Amino acid sequence: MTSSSVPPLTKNQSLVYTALNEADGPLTAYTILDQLRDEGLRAPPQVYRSLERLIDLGMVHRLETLNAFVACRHPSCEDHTHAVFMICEACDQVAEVGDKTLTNSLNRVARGYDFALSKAVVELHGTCAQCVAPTDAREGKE
Amino acid sequence: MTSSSVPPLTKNQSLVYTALNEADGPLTAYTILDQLRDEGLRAPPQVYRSLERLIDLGMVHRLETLNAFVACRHPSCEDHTHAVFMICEACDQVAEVGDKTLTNSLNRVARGYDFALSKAVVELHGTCAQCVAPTDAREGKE
DNA sequence: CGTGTTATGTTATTGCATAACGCGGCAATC
DNA sequence: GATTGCCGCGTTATGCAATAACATAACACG
Repeated sequence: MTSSSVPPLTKNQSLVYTALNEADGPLTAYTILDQLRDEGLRAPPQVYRSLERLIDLGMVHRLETLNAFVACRHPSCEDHTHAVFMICEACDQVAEVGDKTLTNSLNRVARGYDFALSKAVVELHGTCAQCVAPTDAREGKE
Repeated sequence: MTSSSVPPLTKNQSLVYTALNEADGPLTAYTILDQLRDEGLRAPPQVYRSLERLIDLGMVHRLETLNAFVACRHPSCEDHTHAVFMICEACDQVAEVGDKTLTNSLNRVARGYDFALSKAVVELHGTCAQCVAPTDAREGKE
């Protein structure tokens, strides 16, 4: 697990990425700032600049519906502009998934309207499996 | 089924809805506020409260990636929690579409992870047909 | 060195959204 | 008719999100 595939990150970028990578959920820019104040970060631009770079590198995703950020954990995140997220509103966990059929559907819809798709934001809100069935056999499906 | 026409809206709600409906694209809450200052609106909560109600009624959608709002123009907008938007970054026009296959894909993905989907945010960014292939360049574009 | 470039630090501001308080109309009840 | 409770409304103030603008440091390279 060396940083073989990781491009050279600056100190701030490393700090921000580590914070996101070690978090168990999405973090807002200001939360990151607070966490890294001891490390020397003191103002929003330092965080936002690092985030911008990390997003460019495909190492971090921005969650539009949360105004928050997560480290990319997609097994084979080949297309960072078409990531799909499932966001549990009970535990705040975020899962990133890639689905070929879904991507195809998106592309097909866009093409049907002669729309040149450059980026797809897909964020699914709901309740994750663990939070739906926490050792409880209740059939609360809706 | 499709409710005949507009449910009883309060004055502020009507003002906000009219502003959105007559706009040729999405508006931010503060833009709406500015436009309606002459009509008596003076503070953000008045706009946000109206927007909240209009969204509940399914008459308005919030565009998460723009922090903006549009009147619902979906021909048969039966499911306001699964609307799909195509957002042209050249002309700022927004098209709302409903696609059965896409919706099915979303539901299938969610189910595959035992994820109880409550709301899907799908916002496609790119360039619309008119902006990709400008048939006539007489419009004072940009 | 001097210069260009890149990363950084800092202050201030803009933009987006909501908390919190209080008022006034209005229907239901007494 | 007065009392009460709800609801929409108006207002102030605040908090969070993001960026503009400017100044500095660190470094590569001729």
